[in-house]
Amino acid sequence: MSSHAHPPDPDALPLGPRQRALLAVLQEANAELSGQELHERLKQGSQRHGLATVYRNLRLLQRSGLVRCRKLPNGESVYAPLERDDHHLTCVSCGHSEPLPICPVGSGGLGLNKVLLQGFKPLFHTFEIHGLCRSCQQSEPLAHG
Amino acid sequence: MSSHAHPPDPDALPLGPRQRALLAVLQEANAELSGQELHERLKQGSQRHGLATVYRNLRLLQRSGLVRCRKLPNGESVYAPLERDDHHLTCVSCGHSEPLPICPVGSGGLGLNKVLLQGFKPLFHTFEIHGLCRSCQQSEPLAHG
DNA sequence: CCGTATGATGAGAATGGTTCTCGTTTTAGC
DNA sequence: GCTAAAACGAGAACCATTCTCATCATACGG
Repeated sequence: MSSHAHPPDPDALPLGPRQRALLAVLQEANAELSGQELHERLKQGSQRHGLATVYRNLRLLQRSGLVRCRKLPNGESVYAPLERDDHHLTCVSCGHSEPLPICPVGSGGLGLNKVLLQGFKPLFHTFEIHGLCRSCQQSEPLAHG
Repeated sequence: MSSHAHPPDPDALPLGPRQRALLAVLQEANAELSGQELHERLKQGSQRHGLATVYRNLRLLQRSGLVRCRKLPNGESVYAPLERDDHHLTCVSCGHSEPLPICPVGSGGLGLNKVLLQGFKPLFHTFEIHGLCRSCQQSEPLAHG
C-alpha cells in the first residue's frame, strides 16, 4: 500500500459552492497558496468571502483528501491540490523554500503496509530537506549567528 | 550525496553553556520536545532561563546541524537531536502524531546530487504521512464535518 | 586590577496566522 | 411561505514565537 492514493473525484463528493471555488483557485495557481492569499483571491470574485470560512473549508477539503497542506518555517500553512506532488528544500536560516523535483515514495510505496499503518488512512505525504541555502551559508559562519 | 549527513561533533563546536544544556535535555528526552516544554525543564535547573533564549539557541543549534525541528498541526514546533531519525503519521483531523519506523532516505540517499541541491547544504529531512487516524475515520463521515 | 566594548540574557510586550464566538444569512424540507 | 438546521462573515480571542531593550557576563587593553 502506498501513500500515493488517488484523490477522490471532487464531482462525486458533496462539496459546497465555496469549497469548489477554493479548489478551483488552488488548481489554477501554479504554486502553493496560504490561507490569507486564498482569501485575497476569493474576495476579488463576486461573492463575499470570510477568512474563517476559507480556513473551515480548507480543513474540510483536507479531510476529504482533495487538498494537501504543509507549514512553512514562519508558521504559515500553504495549500495545494492533492495531485500536485512536489516536495521541498527549505533553509533553516532564512526560511526560503523551493520545490525539489524528487519524491521518496516511489511507485513501490516504501513498503508501507497495514501493519505499519494500523488502521490509519493515508491521504498524502510531505517530504522536506532542511538545511542552509547558498546565501545563508556565506553570511553565517555556522553557529553563533 | 544523502541528506543523512552525520551530525557534527558538539564538543568541536563553540557552544555556549546554555546551548549545551539545551542539547542535553533533548538527548535525555525520549520524545520530541516543544520550545515551551524545553523552557519548563530548563527552569527546573539551578540557572535562570528565559524563553527567548531557549528559542534563540534552538535556532542556532539547528543551523549548526545538531538539532532538528518539525511543526505540528497546531502550530507548535518540536525539536529533537539530529541523530534521532524518526518520521511520523499525523492525523489531519485531530492533529495526533505518532512515530513511523520508516525512513524514505535509504543508505542510497535518494539520488540526491549536487545538481539537484544547487549549493544547498542539507542538514536533515522530515517525512510525514498525513491522513485520518482510526478514531477520526469513525467519528467523521468525510467532508461536511 | 579596572574600565570598556561586545555579545548573551531575561522579562515582558508585540506580532501574526489561525481559531473561536455569535448574530445573521442561506438552504432544505414541508 | 414557514421553520429548523447548517453555513457564513466580521471581529475578537488565542497562543507560540519573535522582538525590544535594559541588564549581565565575558574578553581584552591599558
